Amino acid sequence: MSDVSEPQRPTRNGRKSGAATIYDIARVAGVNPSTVSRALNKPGRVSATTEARIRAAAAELNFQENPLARALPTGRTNTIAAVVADMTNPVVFNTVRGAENAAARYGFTLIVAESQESGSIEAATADRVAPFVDGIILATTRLPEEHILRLAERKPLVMINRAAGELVNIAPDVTPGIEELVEHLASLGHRSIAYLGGPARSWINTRRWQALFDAARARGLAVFEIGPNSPTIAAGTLAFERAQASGASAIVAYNDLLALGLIRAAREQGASVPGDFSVAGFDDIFGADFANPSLTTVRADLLEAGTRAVESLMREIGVDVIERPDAPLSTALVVRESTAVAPRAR
Amino acid sequence: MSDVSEPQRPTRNGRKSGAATIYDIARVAGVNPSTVSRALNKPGRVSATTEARIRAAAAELNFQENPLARALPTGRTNTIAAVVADMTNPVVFNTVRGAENAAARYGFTLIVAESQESGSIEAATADRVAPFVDGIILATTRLPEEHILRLAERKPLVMINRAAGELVNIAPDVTPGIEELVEHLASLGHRSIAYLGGPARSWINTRRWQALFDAARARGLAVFEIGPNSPTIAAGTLAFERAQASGASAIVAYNDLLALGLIRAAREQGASVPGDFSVAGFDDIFGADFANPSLTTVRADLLEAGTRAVESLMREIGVDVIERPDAPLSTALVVRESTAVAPRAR
DNA sequence: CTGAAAGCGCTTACAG
DNA sequence: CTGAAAGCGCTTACAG
Repeated sequence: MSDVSEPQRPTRNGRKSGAATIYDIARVAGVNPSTVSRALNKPGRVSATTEARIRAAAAELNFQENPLARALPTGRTNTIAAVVADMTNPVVFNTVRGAENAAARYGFTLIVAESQESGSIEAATADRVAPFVDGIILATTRLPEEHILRLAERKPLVMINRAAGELVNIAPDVTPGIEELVEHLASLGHRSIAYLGGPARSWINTRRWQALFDAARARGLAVFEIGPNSPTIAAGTLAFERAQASGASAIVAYNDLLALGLIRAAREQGASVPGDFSVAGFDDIFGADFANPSLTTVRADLLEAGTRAVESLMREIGVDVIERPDAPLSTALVVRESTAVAPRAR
Repeated sequence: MSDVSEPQRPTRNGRKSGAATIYDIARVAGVNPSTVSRALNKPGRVSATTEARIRAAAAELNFQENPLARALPTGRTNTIAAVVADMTNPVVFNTVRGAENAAARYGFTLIVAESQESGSIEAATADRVAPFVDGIILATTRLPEEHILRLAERKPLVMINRAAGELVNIAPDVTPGIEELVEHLASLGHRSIAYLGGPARSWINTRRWQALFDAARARGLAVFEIGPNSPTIAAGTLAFERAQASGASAIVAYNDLLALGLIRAAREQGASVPGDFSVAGFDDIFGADFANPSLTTVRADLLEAGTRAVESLMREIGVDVIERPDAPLSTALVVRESTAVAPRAR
């Protein structure tokens, strides 16, 4: 009778608990705690009958294993983090989506840590989540290279759209999409392209500008950069005058947000897109298709990028990765209303 | 000489480490590990001079405290989780933003765990992150009530836009925004409103329909529901025929996505919005302002909702909350192009 | 103010 | 196949 009404043992974790531990299971099943641990995690290392007894006890006690406690001796939490600067950025969340699904396939949980604001907060956030996870994905990060390298010393780390040292960088090849875009513009009669640049220190901005430059030169089109600009609608609005003053008949923006801002300002100023000039962006964000006019843009398979980031991390962590055909990660043009035949004269 | 070149000690956490522990600091500083712990975390409990010595040693060794190890005895990780069904949902990410900032203010890190797909995956995700955090925010969750209550037994939990049992539910009051909307439509001559309903089991859908119903009745307008529908653009497209067939001159959709889908289908079918009928949504999502036509919508202060969710959690966790004036969490109408004078006859 | 000890809930060599 | 012990890196009563 004395053992029956186990006193509500006060507890420290969280507020409520009395959560069962493997010791409770061991007592109920009449075995050693180490046997419980093995029964629950090492299939086949324990006799079928005791395993059954242990599982029964675990179920009865509604046992929930404590991954924090397990992480201490093993050094593994089966969790990975995506550290991002801006969750609302469609590039980011499609990537995260892909990463999430891939992580689940390997029995890992993906957690997302955002940190808008400044790079210093992003750094702090990364540092704070690092201890909890087995690996880190940095998606379009603004972190200084030095900090990234330091982080990578602590945990396996892969980046998306950003190069640093020898670290893995999953980056869709921008060239095919940009070639298509320039070809498209040239065929519409455009002879001069202005590139509305993104953030100065952005790795991907440099890649885009470089590829655009090369593609335009190869076709004998004039090309120049207007920038740097923040990657936002507001910045696009602000850049309108400079874009118009440039005399280019086609404006390629660093991303869709800038392009949308530009279009908004054009409409407010009474200019017509694509009547007066054509506009294109990058990323094919949510809204690009129902904008007015809808936006021509270069898009990448970000789900796949996220998936690959996880696979790369799994390899570093030491998890067996299901090998897949290694098609190049590419980009492609999506033609919509914002690009059209160049006006006769300007 | 023998102590100098500490061998690269192989380690288990993550892949690389040799990370210093408080024992290393203790050795270097010539004190007991418990003193190190106190020096680093309990200001004033250790003499200034030993504290200085300890901090110097910590710095020298580049000590990074291990929050996992700390969590075991304390039961606290200073981390909270936002479990969401869809990160791309603007309602969700604005809420998360608010929560994030608030959490930072209290020295907590917010992690986001998404789980698109089915409710069962969402449940699994919630269960997986629960052990790592001190509290959970469920934003517009699809989880069955039973599961939510079970989760709440394990950790402090607050919800946003969803009621379950006695749990805290942070939900902006939809009434003011809806009253404004109905007033607006009535003043434009609309006599009949169709509500394009959201998901059948959505708590917030019920709230919106109820408030719309009441507001319309109070003004003598006809009102009826068409639904249920998924809260997506695609579903809005599919609902167009039913909406048109209903003969209503104003369609209020459960959310902006549905409204945008409806508008898209209307355009494809050659119908005019707002010429043939007016359309309004809820949430004021990204894109609502540059859609074609731009969308009239009812919006709430979601940043504030996120902030309050965190404050509520902090109270439950036992953290002192900075009290603020407790203004009601409200909603308001944003008038744009998609609503206009009702057509004469239909 | 500081030390020595016990404990948080697990895992994993080491024996047998 | 299973048990007993040690250890993961911290914290916190308990003494002194």
